[in-house]
Amino acid sequence: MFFTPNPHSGVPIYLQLIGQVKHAIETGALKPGEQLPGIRKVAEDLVINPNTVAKAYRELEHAGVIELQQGLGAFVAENASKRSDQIRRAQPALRGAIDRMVNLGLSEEQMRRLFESELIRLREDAGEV
Amino acid sequence: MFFTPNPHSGVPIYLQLIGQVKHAIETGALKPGEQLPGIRKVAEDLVINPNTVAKAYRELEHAGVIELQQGLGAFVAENASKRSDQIRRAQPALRGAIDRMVNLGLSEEQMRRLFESELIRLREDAGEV
Amino acid sequence: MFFTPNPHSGVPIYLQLIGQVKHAIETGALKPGEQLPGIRKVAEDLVINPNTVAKAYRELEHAGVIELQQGLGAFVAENASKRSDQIRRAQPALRGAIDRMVNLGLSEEQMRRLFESELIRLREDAGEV
Amino acid sequence: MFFTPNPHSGVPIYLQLIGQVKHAIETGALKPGEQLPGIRKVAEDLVINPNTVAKAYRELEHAGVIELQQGLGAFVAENASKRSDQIRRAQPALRGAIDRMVNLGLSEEQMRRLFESELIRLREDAGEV
DNA sequence: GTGGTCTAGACCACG
DNA sequence: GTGGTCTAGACCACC
Repeated sequence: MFFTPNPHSGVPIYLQLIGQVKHAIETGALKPGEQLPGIRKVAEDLVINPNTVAKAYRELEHAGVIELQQGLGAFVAENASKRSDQIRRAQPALRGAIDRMVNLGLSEEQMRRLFESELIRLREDAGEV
Repeated sequence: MFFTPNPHSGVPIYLQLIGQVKHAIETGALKPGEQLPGIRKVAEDLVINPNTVAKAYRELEHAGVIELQQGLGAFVAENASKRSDQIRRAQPALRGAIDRMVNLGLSEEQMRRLFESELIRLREDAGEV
Repeated sequence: MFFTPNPHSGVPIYLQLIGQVKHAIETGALKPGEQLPGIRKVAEDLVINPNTVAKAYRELEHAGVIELQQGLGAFVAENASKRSDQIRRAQPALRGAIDRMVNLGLSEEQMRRLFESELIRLREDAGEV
Repeated sequence: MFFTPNPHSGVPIYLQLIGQVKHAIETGALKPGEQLPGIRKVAEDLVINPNTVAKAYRELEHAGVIELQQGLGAFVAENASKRSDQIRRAQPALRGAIDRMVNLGLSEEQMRRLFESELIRLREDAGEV
């Protein structure tokens, strides 16, 4: 399956879907021109309301990331490719850190909190320079 | 300052405050019995509404993390949490990964998306076992 | 109408609403799975602020008594409560006592004070055993 | 001891104290001219703030129920005697009903909810006449 | 339509 | 001073 939103993260589902599509494109998992799964199919698979999926697709179209073609489906925009090899190069480091956290027994929530606190530190460091 | 919610992250502010208090306790930055800053003070510092802070505090209380005492203030519960040295031990690894991502030029959004996608992979790996 | 809070009793309105929902469930007037009236409807009927109703519903949810579902409404939790036939069996006796007090000309306040003083005696009797 | 406020009933403590003094006078347990326990003593016994007791006494004085005499203490007002034999006559009936509820295993909370719901029914019956 | 979040601001209860 | 309750009203998320 393609999408895996987390209903307990506090982030609205449609925003999670948007993030996941963007991420898939950034990493090359989705290529320009490629077709996205249909709204109804996604909604059924995830047991959520089709409107929620539709809203995510609409915003993605509005952001120029995908193109919605009446009756045909949704496709990754040709010029959407902010695909970044940097991200794929960064992945191993992050995966290593996550493995470390998992081995230390941290819960997903704790990992997320630690991650966010480090991002905050980043912002503060940047601000102080 | 103590709290640093991000109003644009899509996560409700009060949930961010909750996460930050929990994280502060988990890392030992806040110790059992210690007093939290008053509702009005936090609200002023962050330029948000006192009700929003109050909501976070109230949910923390009902989660057993803090204790609210009329006329006295908010205090970290004595049995609040298994403050986790694991988290502090995990911190360097995560910080290293974030440094790597920053050096590769990733935006905060991209880092967050990558992080979430790795958490999803975790869940899937766990589910498949 | 469903709810009848008394704004002059000194007890916060939202606590009165909570008590009335619990009581309705305990007596079987509200059954598991049944939908509660919407927040706005209750607020309009009682001429109180929707936030006050929302607060009552939210606390009922976190007490496991009802379930709030985004976009759908509020429902009595399936495992909400041991609906208690005992309560219905107790009702006639209490009603008789209240009739007696009314006939003797007691005010509602006096009845409430007498009732509370008897509960105190109960607690003391229990404590002394 | 004289006062037994219940901190979990939702009713402010000072209101409970007021109610208990009034009730004691109504039933003759406190007679006109009789001295009430001192503010500090009550506060110590109940482990509450003296201000809370002082507030209760102040409101009772304002209501003409007691008289505060500087340096001497608080005394039941001579003309306070709304003492009502009706209340004492009503007591057995109520006590019987409460015994019945206790025997049926009702909790104090459930009894209070049932009592309040019957009072509501009273109000409604009166209104409809 | 539902509930959820947030704001602005008044007033109360309690220490 | 602290937290607690309530109001009025805007806007968002989801079905």
